[in-house]
Amino acid sequence: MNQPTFRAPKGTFDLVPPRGEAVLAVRDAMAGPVRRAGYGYVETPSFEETGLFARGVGESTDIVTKEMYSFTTRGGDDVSLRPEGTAPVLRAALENGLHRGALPVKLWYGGSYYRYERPQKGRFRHFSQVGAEVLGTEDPAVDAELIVLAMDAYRALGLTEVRVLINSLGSSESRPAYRDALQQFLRGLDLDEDTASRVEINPLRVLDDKRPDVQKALADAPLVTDFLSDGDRAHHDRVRRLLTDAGVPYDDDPRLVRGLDYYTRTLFEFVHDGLGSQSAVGGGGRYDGLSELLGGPRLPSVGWALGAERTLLAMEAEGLPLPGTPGVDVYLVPLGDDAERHAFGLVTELRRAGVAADVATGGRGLKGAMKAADRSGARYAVVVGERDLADGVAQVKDLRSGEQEPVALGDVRSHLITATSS
RNA sequence: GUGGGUGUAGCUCAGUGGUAGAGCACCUGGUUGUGGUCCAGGAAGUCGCGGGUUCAAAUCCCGUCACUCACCCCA
Repeated sequence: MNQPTFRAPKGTFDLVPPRGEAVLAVRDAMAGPVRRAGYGYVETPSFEETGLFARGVGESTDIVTKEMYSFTTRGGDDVSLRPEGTAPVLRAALENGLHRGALPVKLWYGGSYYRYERPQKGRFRHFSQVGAEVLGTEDPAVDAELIVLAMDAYRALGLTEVRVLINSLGSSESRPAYRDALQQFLRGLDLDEDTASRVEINPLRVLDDKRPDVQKALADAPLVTDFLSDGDRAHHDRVRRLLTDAGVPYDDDPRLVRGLDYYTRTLFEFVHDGLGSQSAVGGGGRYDGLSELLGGPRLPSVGWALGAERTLLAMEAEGLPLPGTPGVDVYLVPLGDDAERHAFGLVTELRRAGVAADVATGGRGLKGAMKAADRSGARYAVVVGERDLADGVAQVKDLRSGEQEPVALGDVRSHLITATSS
């Protein structure tokens, strides 16, 4: 085997057909519901000032402490490839004054994200996601709306085994009391060094530990839900009520926390069991304080991000066919030099008329070209040989039935447009 | 960062010291102008890389790299 000199960097991957089209289709499907809901499209740079993430995502998070692709530019700026989308989108909204217009501002976006982690199934250093954010309202209806829209996207892809986990972390008023109670409880446990230090820095995230012994020790840990203020509880109940009204089932998970510091109140995660050890295909929550952290006005907001590749893995786990396979409807098979010229003109005409068409090239024999026609998935093969040209016709063959008929050269285009449009 | 597994043909893999294999895919022919089935043939591999043991290494030993799965954490 001749080994190529270069390979995709560790933890990255190439998307090649047919998976390339599949991921494209997944992203489209994930964007469909939010677009139909009137969300506007926003695009931000793939990298930002490192400080945006450090401050927005949280200095103590794993993402910021060890997972960012950070570098210094020639000009001396400290920048990082974006590890997530919410902070950049909020930054862009503030910078462009979107929050000065009508509220709420509803936005969606997509693109590549980067985290320097050890790769494993469903986890890469480069991945893509589609996100949506609703800025500038505390109304629990938008929390519920986002969850419903995400579930609609999964359903549109044929997924039936995506579950929603939901929790409330409480607002800035109710969270400190819980944090103290949890911290006190955790200090009483016998934990390894890393975890013990996490107890001091960000005790909520200890709840996220998946190690069985740790989970066992957490069995009697105090729950956020017991510390919610009346307002938080009302908000949370309203979100859950609206989900039920929309026919979206959910699982209450009082242990659900997420690794980003900016979340407040509503928190949710879309999980699937077909992804190996990873289970989240998407997730999000409310971040009422992030705008102020970034130097903006108070702008209570909520959003989510859905992972494209993980969603595709989930689809494969459910045995769903790859979406978005392209293929053509018509395949031209020219024989001889003159025929190749005619076929080139014809395939151009067909494509311009909106018919998906391809043509055999490289002067392969009839048999080989027919084989290529078969593999292309086309319904119709059009054989154009010297004899046909002399007769002023092309042979149009229905590859499904095997029937073939001569069609006058001048009529081939309209014949095929009609045939493929039915 | 830590631990396990795997590196042999384009793909999936068999091959435990003695001439490098299968299935699928690909190409050609059987059909001087017809695909999907079938038949025959063909092309394709420094057995990840380096070193060692041996008359002899894909196979045993050492090292190394890559991939992969898992932990922490997340899309």
